[in-house]
Amino acid sequence: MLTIYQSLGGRVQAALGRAFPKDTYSSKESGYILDPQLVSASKPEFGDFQINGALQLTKILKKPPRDIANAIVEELIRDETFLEICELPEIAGPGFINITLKPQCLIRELQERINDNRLGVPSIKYALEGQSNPPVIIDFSSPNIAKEMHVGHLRSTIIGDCLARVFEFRGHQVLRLNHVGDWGTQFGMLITHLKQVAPEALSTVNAINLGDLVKFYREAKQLFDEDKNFQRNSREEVVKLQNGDPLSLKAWRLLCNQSREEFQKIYDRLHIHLNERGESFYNPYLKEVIESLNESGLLVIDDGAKCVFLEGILGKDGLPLPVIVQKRDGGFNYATTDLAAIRYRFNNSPKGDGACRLIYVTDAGQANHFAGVFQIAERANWIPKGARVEHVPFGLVQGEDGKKLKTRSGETVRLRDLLDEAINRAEADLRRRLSDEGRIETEEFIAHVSTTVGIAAIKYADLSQNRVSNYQFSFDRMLSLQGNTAPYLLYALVRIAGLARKGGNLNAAVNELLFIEAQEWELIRELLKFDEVIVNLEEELLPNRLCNYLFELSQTFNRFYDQVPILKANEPYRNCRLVLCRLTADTLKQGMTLLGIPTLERM
RNA sequence: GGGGCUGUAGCUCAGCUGGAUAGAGCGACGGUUUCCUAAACCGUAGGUCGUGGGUUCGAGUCCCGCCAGCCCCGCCA
Repeated sequence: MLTIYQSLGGRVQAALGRAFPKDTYSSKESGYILDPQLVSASKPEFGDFQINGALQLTKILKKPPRDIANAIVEELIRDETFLEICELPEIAGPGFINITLKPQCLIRELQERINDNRLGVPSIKYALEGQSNPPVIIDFSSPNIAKEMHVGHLRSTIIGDCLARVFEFRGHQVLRLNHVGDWGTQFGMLITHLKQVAPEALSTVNAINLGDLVKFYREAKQLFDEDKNFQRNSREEVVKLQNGDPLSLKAWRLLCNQSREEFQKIYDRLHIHLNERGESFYNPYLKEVIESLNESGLLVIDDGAKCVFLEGILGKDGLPLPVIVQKRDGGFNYATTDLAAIRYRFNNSPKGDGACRLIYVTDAGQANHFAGVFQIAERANWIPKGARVEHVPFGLVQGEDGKKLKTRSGETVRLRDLLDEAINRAEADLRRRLSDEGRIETEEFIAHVSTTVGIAAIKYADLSQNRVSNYQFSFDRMLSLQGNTAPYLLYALVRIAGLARKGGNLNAAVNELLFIEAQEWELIRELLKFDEVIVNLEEELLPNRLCNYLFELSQTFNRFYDQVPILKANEPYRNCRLVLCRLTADTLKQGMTLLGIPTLERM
């Protein structure tokens, strides 16, 4: 309904101007435009849209709100274009104006949707003919080499993928960057330790598995904390690596490759595509960061370390908080890498990506870090005019006890175990239902359905929550067949596929769309909201808004399906209803696709 | 000490730029199936929106104080 909303907005604004020409004129002079406040109706009984402005304008216009509302309405009903799309407006309460769209208008809109594979969602316009848009960069997932992916990577990976899909659908060029932790002191530790206990791992492909690597990593960390000699050796090892020692580099590459393969298994299961560009990629640009900061006068040497002091952010002592960009020993740290990354991503090719928008999907705990880094980038003039850089934070994954999610033995939960368990539980549910209903299905079917449902449940549970707050992980809730869950949405689609199997032609050509039931109109109105939801998502970056919409659409559809006969209806109603079913299926499928969730025909 | 996030029904959570009587789902209680998958639908009960002020025609939403929980705060990422 975006286009309707926009054209209606113009009509209403014009009506307000005609009703109060003097005030509109004088307020234009003062740079202030009278706002009629046209918004979607807050409740179905108020129609499709409402004008709230009359209440607020009392002060400027010095008239009671109902008089203002009356004046606006009088002008509106003189507008033929308005009357073509809307019923007569109604004034309600203290001065709200309720607007209901005419059925023909909704039908026309519906007709357009049916023939539009974008379902009404506008595609962004390219700046120049033949030129591609500057990319939007989404930085997400970012596991660490030599560690297994765990529950802490879940949200970033799922939310980041969803946002990337939305931007792609809107027509942006998207760069999905996996900023893996592939550099730094941990490699010194690990290589030093492996040299002693498992030297073959440093020279032979796949000599040890990732599980062992994780064990070795843990041991190395402990040695590093306890043993001075080990610490010194590790530091030397890092220096060797950073200086490009061939043996060290070879070992490092082996370790990275091995981790990469493991990560890829998880990404494949989740149907997530990423471009790996780890921290090490920015090594050649670290020095330039320091130089550039020095040139712009931001660099300060404090206690031997090179820092930038932040504005407006104070440390414990009440003094401005420093961000260390080069350590006393000459080493760089993560802030430097992040700064180099921002610089590179905004820079133009060949030494950059030429991005217009930069999005970081990481946990909320890094908010301070990013605020600092963004401030430095801003002050160093690395962010081009009109470009945006945003941190998209999310809360912790908690167990049902409200604490950080752990295994029974108190360890972090591995992602693959989490996926396995969801799938196993989905399979058990499915088998129980099959036996209850006396259905017989192939093992292939069972495997496919359980995998799809299990993964969908995990993704949907995460995405359907407002990402800012912490999120309580519960297999029972996410796999539940009722409520705002993946299985509920998938089931709505299965019902529609069922209609097609029972002889309903979802693609029947219909000359004239004809609807007579309230449930049909509810469904139509819900379907027409899709474009607005997607466009808002691009701005607000809150996937739960899309989930909410899809859930409401499913509910509205289920009510329609339950209360209105479809296959048993007479023509022309039968075909018209099938058209609604088809558009519902298309919308649900597109919505789920944007969430990164594949759908099913039967389950 | 400074900063960030959170606090809404018994539980898990929505609530977009301030708008009409604060909404879902689960759980509880009650109902619906000769009919397209009942994995559904319909109904009932359940609230001092942490708390105290302020801003205004109007506040869950904006501002200030306080309380509680979680997270971050110079050489880890």
